[in-house]
Order: sequence, then C-alpha cells, then structure tokens
Amino acid sequence: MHDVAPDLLGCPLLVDGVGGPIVEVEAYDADDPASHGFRGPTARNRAMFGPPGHAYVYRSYGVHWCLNLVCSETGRPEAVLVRALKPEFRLDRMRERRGGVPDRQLCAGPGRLCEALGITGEDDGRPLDRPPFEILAAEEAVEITTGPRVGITRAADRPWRYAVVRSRYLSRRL
DNA sequence: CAGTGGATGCTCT
DNA sequence: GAGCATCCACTGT
Repeated sequence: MHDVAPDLLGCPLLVDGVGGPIVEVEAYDADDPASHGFRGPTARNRAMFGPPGHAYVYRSYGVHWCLNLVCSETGRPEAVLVRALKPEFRLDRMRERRGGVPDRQLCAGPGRLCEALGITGEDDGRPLDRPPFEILAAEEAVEITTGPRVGITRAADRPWRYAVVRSRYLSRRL
C-alpha cells in the first residue's frame, strides 16, 4: 500500500467529470493505531475491509466528508486518504460548491476536496472505476516527497504523507 | 503572519 | 461521555 500511495500522485481523480490530478495523500495500514481499521471492522469502516478499488467515505468532526481509496490487496484494512488535488477539470462546478474561495484552496484539504467534488456518504463503498468516479493515468511524472501525517495523535510521526514537490495546491507545506 | 477555539454529529469505550 | 484522518473565523502581533 505504501507502493500504491506515491503512484496515485499525478493521477487525475474525477467525480462526474469534476476534479484534477492528485497532489497529496496519506497512507493508513492495518497495523496503524491511527487507522480507522486498526480495531477491526465496524459499521463505519466496513468499506476498508472490502475489495480494493472502492471508496471509503466518512464524516469528520461532524461537519466534513473525507475520501479514502481502499487498496487492501490481502483483505486487511489498507487505504489512502486523498488530501488534496489540483483543480483542473470543470472549475466552474468547484467554485460554485466552495463559495468563492481562491482557486488554490478549492481542493486543499480532505474536507474541502469532498465539498468541491460533491462527495458524500452516498459514495461510501462505491467502485472507483465506474461512474461517477474515474481515475486516469498520470499525465506526467511528478517529483514526490514525504512527511508526517496531519491531524492525528497516535503514530503521528510516521512519515506516511506523500505529496508532489512544490505543488501550490497542497493542504499544508511539508 | 501565528495561535486559539467553536461548530457539529457520529463512533466507539 | 470522550474523542475525533477538519475547517473557518477571530484574535493579537
């Protein structure tokens, strides 16, 4: 799964044609105390234990939605949290949904990204290779760096945040 | 700029 | 009843 996470960077993620290339992700694996799947399957996290190539969407802080791409090859809960992408396709829809924030903040953060792409709990468990989802091959090679994950308390020092070097669309500086 | 705190609802202990 | 894989508004320099 730590192989999958960096490979996703640069790949355009679209929902109903709205989106752009992913610039920032975080990896969560089965032996990770910070992962929702760490304590076993529950009603919320069941998608994490399902087949790979599906979405795991959950509500964060009672307010925002966050999107994971499930990539458990072995039936273990492994997923990649999509934290930011470069707004590129159908910017008009994103601006409309995000209420006039600067373009660089349209998808700079997991909650913001879901709002811009219209992702909700309805999308939990849906396959990523069928509408409304679409993930394309990377347009060009990107330079990748790593750093500590954001917003967690347990295992916060694991450097499992992957980002495109010098992208101006990241949720935070590395 | 940096730092702080509130909103808000659901999950798990 | 506690604790969030967050965001935004507001404060003070």
